[in-house]
Amino acid sequence: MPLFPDRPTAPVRRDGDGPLWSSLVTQSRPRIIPEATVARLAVYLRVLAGLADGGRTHVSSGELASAAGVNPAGLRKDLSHLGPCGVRGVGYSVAGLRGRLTEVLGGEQPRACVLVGIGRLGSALADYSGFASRGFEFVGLLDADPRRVGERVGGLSVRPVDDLETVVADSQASIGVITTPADVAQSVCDRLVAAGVRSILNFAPVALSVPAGVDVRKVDLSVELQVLAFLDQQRDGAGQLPTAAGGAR
Amino acid sequence: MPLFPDRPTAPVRRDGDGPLWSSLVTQSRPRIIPEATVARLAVYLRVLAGLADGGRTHVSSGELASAAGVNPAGLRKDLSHLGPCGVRGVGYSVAGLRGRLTEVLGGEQPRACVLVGIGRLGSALADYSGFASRGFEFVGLLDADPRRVGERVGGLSVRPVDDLETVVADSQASIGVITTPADVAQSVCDRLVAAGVRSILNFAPVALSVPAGVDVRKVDLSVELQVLAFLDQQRDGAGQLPTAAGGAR
DNA sequence: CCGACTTTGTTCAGGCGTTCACAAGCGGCT
DNA sequence: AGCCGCTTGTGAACGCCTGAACAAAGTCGG
Repeated sequence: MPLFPDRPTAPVRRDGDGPLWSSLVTQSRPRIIPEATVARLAVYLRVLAGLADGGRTHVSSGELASAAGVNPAGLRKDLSHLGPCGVRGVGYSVAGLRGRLTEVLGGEQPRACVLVGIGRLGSALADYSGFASRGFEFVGLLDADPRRVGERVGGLSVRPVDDLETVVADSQASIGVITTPADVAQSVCDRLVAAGVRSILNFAPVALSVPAGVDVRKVDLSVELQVLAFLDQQRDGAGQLPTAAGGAR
Repeated sequence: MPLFPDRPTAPVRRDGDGPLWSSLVTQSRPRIIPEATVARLAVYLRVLAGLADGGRTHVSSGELASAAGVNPAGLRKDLSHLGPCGVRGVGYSVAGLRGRLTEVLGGEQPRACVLVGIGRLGSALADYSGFASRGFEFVGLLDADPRRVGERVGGLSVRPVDDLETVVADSQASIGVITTPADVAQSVCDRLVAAGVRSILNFAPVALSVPAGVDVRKVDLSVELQVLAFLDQQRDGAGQLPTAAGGAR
């Protein structure tokens, strides 16, 4: 039972038992990948996609790190969790590393997602092309408001929230996205979990309670703005020297 | 120059020089508040607002922590950065703590925000009531698409992106929100910074480069989904015992 | 007025993540 | 074929953040 679930820090257990990499290059099984590293791997994957589109065949850790906004040494350490995937003196093969990351992150096969709460934010997510291109497919859009039911959003038509269990069962959806008002988020979450969903992305401003074995990630837009406001106030109240503060590259 | 800007970990310098709390209760100046703590303080503030609406006058750390989804000890530690604001044996005054948090987080006076990129996500943010109620006011909605200019979203009409400098200067906006496509995000960011914006919330899937003294927070929706996909795959590939994995409450 | 219970605030220890610095390995050039 | 330079991968140290236990303090009851 993590005590600060908002900012997950616990490392992640993976299967595999070998103290060393599997002798076969494919199907090697690292044992633990920190969750912070996983998030960055997803960023590297996107950068690599852009590089591949540009016709690049090789990248150095420095260049990749610069594009991703991280430290080169940190990038190499992140990649070391996947086993050796670069060539010393040369760099990383764009195609090779891209494939390896896709494999590790589970992007080989498309994952079915259901989205509950088709307000403006929900509509925006349903329509976001960045998901489909990364192997995520929305198979159900649900809303409690009868006026929204039947609307077509991003190629799907909105269904009543009562169909939740049916949709999840039929599509074998493994990821649920909650963009409902806060007061109904927990009940929606409970129904998703009961229906078999084990990964939930929550945009509602509440802390969801889920049983063990279910993962929740929370995106809280108000919190992001408020952190910025705090930093703002801090700057205003502190010394007026802009050179003293450290900033991102 | 933080090397892993995505998950900020560096503590935050505040002004003030006294080794102890200021003798006056008001205007006390803690010296350092970790950024992770600031993010949680915003969550506590929201929970307190709900409690106040419910008519509650006092809360214990345990109850507040439960509602926020964190450990009671951690919550008390977070609050200790603000100086003593509870009563031993009783708990925290809802109104008092709420006021203190509002003060520390800079919510006393409304902050002007400009939003660039009025697509579906931008429209959703412009219309989100959760911002206005927390002291954030959008004073400018900008888009490069002439067809969107003039649209009314959330009480404002969309203006051409060429007005960016004018809008920022007139409104003295301190926060900029970028919801543009990735390829123009950096140029929009540069213009915002040049116009005087020092805090940026970036939804575009790129690492923005900003000079020192400017803070950037990034929200990457694809990354969130991909982390969930990884956890999913991990569960599927690993042992089938759901009791073995630890889950959030 | 005194005692005991409740709850805060603080201190200590542990774990994780980040960072730096060095050795190992590979390609290209002479 | 041998040497040089470049890049990866790894090992160790540092620091922050998290988690739990203890003491201080205030209130309620007798």
